[in-house]
Amino acid sequence: MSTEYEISRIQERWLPIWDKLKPFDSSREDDDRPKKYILDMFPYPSGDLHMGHAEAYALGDVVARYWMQRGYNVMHPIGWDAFGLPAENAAIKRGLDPRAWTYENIDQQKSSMRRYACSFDWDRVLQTCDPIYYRWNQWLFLQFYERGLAYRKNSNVNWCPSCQTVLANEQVVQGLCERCDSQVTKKALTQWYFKVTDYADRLLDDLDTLEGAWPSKVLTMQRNWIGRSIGANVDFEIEGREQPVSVFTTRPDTLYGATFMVVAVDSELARELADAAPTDVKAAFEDYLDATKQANDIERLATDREKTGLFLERYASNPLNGERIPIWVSDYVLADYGTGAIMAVPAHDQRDLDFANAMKLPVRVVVQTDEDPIETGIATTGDGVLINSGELNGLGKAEAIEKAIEILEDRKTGIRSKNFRLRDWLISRQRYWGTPIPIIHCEKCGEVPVPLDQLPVELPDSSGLDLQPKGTSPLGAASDWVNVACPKCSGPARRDSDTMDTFVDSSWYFLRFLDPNSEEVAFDVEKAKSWAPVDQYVGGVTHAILHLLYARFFTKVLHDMKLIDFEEPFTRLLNQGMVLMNGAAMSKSRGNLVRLSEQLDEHGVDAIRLTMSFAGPPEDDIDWADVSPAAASKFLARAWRVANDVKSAKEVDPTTGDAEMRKHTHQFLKSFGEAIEGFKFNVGVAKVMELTNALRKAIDTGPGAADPAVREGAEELAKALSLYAPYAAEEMWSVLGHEPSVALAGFRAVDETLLVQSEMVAVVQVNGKLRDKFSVPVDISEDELRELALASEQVQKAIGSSEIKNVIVRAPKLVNIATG
RNA sequence: GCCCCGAUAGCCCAAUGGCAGAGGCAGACGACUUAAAAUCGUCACAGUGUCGGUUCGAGUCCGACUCGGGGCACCA
Repeated sequence: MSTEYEISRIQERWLPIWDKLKPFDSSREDDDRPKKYILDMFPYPSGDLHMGHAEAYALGDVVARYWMQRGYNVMHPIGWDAFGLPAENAAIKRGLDPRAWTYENIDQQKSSMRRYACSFDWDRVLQTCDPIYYRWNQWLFLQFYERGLAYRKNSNVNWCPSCQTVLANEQVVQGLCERCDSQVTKKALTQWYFKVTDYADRLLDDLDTLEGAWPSKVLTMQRNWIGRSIGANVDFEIEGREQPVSVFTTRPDTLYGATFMVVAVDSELARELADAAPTDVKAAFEDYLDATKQANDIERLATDREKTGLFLERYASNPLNGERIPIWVSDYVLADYGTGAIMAVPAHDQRDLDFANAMKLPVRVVVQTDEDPIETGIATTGDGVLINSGELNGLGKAEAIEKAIEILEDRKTGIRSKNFRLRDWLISRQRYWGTPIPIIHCEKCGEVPVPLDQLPVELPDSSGLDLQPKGTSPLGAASDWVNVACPKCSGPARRDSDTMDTFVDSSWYFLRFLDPNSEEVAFDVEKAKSWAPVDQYVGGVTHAILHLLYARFFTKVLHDMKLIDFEEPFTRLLNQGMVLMNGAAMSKSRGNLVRLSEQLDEHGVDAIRLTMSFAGPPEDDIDWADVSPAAASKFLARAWRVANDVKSAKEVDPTTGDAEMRKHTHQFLKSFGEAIEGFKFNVGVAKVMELTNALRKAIDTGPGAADPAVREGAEELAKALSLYAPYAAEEMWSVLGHEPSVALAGFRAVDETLLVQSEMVAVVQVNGKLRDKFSVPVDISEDELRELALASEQVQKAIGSSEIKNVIVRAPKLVNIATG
């Protein structure tokens, strides 16, 4: 046995042993330990693991290994989010096969994860690009289709000219493509959607059930994203048009202040209204529409942008007072929100006021407040008394809203309604490396779902296909693949050649882990009952909206399909921060990239994992310039030496050991558990260091290396350290005479009797300032403590000649004397 | 512009309303050593961003502000 702690030697020693023992196997049917499902967000296989992965997986592992030590049957699976553009782009750029590129990277990441000692259950691995996985994407798509939750429509969609594909709303950030930062433009296309908006209310309301269990930041972002507005749809009669135009408003109380109507310039309605307008107006409309289409979202969304618009020379009629108001078109009204038309109340809506001022339109105040928007130029939105509003006069804002809706509903010219900022999820992509959409288009029968027994619709080989993005799916050119007989009429038909957004893959993968290789079902309903939902989800905040919202949507649909009995997929969520270098995100171009592999070679896996955990609270960013893996390494050696110094036999009875040392150990066990369960992994490390220091002292200058309490402490130290530094912990466990694996050794139960103190230090304050302290029995009475405190010389000196006004006694800890 | 989070020692960070320090880095000193490294030990350093309030007592609660980070921002 070596007397030195050597990184490389111990790492090589344990991997094969773990392979043989499979300590993280969660598949045993007869396992009667309580179950816990701990999940790390699965990675995208673009190259090898980096520092960010190292942090995320270190923290996830602490949680997983903690519950194992607590005696739980922990399912801690891993897989790969393996479809997606980078594989395809690598293929285009370097002439590689996207499939081969993906699997190569997966192999590399897998071996890095094993070396990194992740406690994954390697028998549950999945890859979303495997037909055995994505056939269930297709199956789910067809289930959604059957329920009307998957549909095709033509609309103006986000288009990334660089990726040459459509994007979901969620993938457009500040008008730029989330992936490549190109300016996103609009394009009219027929695309597949999932009807997320059907679930908008539940997606919003159920966030309340996650309060306290998810970071509030994420909850806020989701609430913002869904953006529910309550109000009314109000019908305005239009001169020269059969049908009235309905507008959505959250302020039906201000209906009397509506001095004009605005229609989104790029809406169907605007086109129709303009067509029947005078010719010169019509020509101006075309010019304005063209200009709008050229403006990108960045310009359009700029809040300080000047309002533009055009009067159509047509008129609408206010349903409450019959007033004739002009109809304008503008680009500040969105075609795809509400009905694409608004009633403009300039006095009480800033956008409308800006427009009215720009176009010299009238402003009428109907809610009286201290400020006059006509004078200030600032629209008032607060509460006030209704004026100029007929039957609403004299009411407050809230009553007026109710009354207005009542009147509208009575007259059948309006209805209570709500609107969401959330749009349906656009899922089709004109790219190769994704799940084929299982629909066949037949000239006679239209959209025909691929029969379930013909799933999966496998992706054809990429050889011979031109993957270069050109706005249509490369699959369309795979003639052998795309041309099929219609399942209904057997006539000539074509497969849908689009592939699914990869967020479809990740929306339900946590369920697939229950049964990753099943050919019969997407996941087993009974296994879902016993394992799901995920007890603890760990991942970056970058997925705060996209992935988490979609996964929540899928969960609710699957619940309604009666496949699962819960409505939220992730019971608890932990967002780890990012790893930075010198205050900035690492990148090659910045020249501040820290290579994980180099760090691991230099310091070893244990030291890097420990550094990641100890750097600070998990949700904070780690600046690699601020941390010291060398120090972590030094500490591990110190801990190892403590274990190596233990002289007692492993059979000794710890209760015969030194009481002080035992107290240290059991206090440690208690506070360590509290730290981990509160996600304070850095505090957990500090506790481990504290225990190590106590053991060092006990061995050197206390009861000595042969004391049974020292063995007890060293054993618990090894178990606790196994969360952070699995190799060193295994080595310690072995040197203490035990068989592997320490990962499953299980913490000793806390002996509460050891934590009871007979004496403790009481402090005495005078006016909140510390003046004296002395040791007292823990069960000292308030009166006794008060007397002791008042008898103190220090205290008397501090009181001096002033009068004692109040004495607060918190036995046995504290006395505070307030003087006048 | 609105909302959220943070600010504690030279640095990273702890502290159920009750002694500002758990732990670490960097630093000083000592032991061991021919010496150094490693190791072991000892020590020093802040009154908690600013102002005000509540309280017997505030890093902790409340209000305003400064700085830093994040989210939202023509969604009617």
